[in-house]
Amino acid sequence: MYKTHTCGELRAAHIGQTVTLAGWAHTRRDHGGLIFLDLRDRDGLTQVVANPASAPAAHAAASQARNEYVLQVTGLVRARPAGSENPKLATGAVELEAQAIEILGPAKVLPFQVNDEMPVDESVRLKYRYLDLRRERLQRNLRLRHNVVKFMRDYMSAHGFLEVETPILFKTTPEGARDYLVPSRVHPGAFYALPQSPQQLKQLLMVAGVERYFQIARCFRDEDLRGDRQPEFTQLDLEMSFVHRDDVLAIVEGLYAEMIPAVAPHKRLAFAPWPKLPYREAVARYGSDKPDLRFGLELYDLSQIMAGSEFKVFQQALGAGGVVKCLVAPGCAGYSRKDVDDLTTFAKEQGAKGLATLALTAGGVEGTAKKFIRPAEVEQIRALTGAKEGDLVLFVADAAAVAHKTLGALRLLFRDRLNLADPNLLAFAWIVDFPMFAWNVEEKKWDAEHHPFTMPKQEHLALMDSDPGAVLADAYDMVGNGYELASGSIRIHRRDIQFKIFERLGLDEAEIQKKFGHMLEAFEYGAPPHGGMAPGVDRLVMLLADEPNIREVIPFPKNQAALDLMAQAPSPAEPKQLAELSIRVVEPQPAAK
RNA sequence: GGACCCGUGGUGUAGCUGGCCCAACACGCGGCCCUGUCAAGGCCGAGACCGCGGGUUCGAAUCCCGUCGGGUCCGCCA
Repeated sequence: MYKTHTCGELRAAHIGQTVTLAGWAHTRRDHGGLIFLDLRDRDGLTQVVANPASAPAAHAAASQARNEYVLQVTGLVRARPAGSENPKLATGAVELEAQAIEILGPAKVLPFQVNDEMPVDESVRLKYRYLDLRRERLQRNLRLRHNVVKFMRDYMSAHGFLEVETPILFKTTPEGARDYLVPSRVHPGAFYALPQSPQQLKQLLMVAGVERYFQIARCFRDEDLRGDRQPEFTQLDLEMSFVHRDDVLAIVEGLYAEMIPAVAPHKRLAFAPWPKLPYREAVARYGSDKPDLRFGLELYDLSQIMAGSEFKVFQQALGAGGVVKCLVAPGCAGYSRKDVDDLTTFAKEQGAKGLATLALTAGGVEGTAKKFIRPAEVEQIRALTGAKEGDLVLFVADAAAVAHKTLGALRLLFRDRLNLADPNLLAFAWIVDFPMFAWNVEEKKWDAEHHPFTMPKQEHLALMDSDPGAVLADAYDMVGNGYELASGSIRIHRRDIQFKIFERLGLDEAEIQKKFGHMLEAFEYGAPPHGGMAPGVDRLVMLLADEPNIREVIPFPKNQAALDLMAQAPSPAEPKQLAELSIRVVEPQPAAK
């Protein structure tokens, strides 16, 4: 070993010992005579003193050293002179009087400072990710992530789950996200797919009698990136046999209830037990299937009150089978024309045709809807929503889905603008009773809302043919602070039901056999009832670390264009590689102007 | 595929309603001085022609167009 102790370890008790430390020169203070070096390793900082009188060679090396040089220092641990202790350092009572300093690795001038937390352009951080990772912020996030994953492993093991690895090279799935494909050299023209999740494999592990499985599983989806989405991400994938929905939820709820205090003690859980919100209720009240429940600001349905409205915009929406809904922005009655215009622009970006407003002021009502809403209606709105003087009521009249999406987005906008959500609160909840199917307008067919292996609610099985849109599934999401943090379901374990679902999704028998024959066949050999879920690791760590995006908790993330700016991946393949894979690249045609 | 925002020395910013900017400040970097600092200090110095290309103008970092790079969001994400 190059070191006898870590840089975070030395205390008064070590005084008098000769030790060797190794690490990075965090900062250097050259007094002309004495040179102070703060030596950093993963565990902390230790002050090294080089004295030209007592150790000229060590002092000479310290003179050469610059920030981020890798050094090995041997010396005597001694108490700092009285009054010069540093209470900000864990090792601040002592210092290392250098007897020998060896430069193990010199460093060029850095593209950005490692020893401070100044913000740096993210593309520079990503290019030099190995330097960024040295900094406090990402070190802390790496450690937190380790603690989270370690806790998950321990908890799952303690609850009888077996960690099982599943293949990364597997089979493409016809539905869902775009697959990453891996060409087969041995079978020209054939491709593996990287798993979007180990869904089928974990179900087959249930058929295999594993009963309780988990895996810290990497998942791959070739879709566009967002602040909370990377093309590869990590889930705590789990599956259980002989369980009902609430058995699965209890395991996961228990995990978080125990883990949060252990790994992120500054966070408080808003609910115990967690509420279970039906999907429809979540969407109706919060305009989202992943509501942020740290604050109220609910949506209200004014369709009844406005049924006889003379406001044409409302009439049209209601006449077309839509809704009139509203949100009350507290204390925003003083918004200027421009403020309201900006909100309207925002609403239109979300898909709404427009936004009507009503400001409740001391002098009466103001706003774009003023002329069209009768005093009696205003009173009814106040009674329903609790809106009071000084508030701004925002109306969206549209198809229900559009109204919910728009008001849901406005709700989050006001959350941020008015600081309505406590950052140290974790409002975890379950969203349950998702629809089984969603109508695909473009392709004029039913898609699986969750995935095709989800068990419809027993009492809805009969509706599969007559009214697919009404079929609810035994599917559930875990949400927290506006993020979807986990998703799962009770699965189909009967061949007949599974086959029927595939048919309902528009697959013919030949396709079903080709794509899912292995699943159907497995269910014919004694498949236990089973279900599971998959909590996302990245988003959770992001929340616990108070980070604004997922890249901060992934050591080597890709940027928005799915590029690795450090390694410059992806990159073109060599002709020889392509030839081996029987692949020819067709350059994309430049788009015609 | 679309909308919006950003792009000034190594880093972070200022300047950006055009001329006082051959660009300022802080950190970093180099040299000298300094034996108790820990955001060490003092003095001196180097470093950007303002992402790139074109245009408007007597004159552009500052206005316009295009392009490249980065970000946020919509679509997409069973």
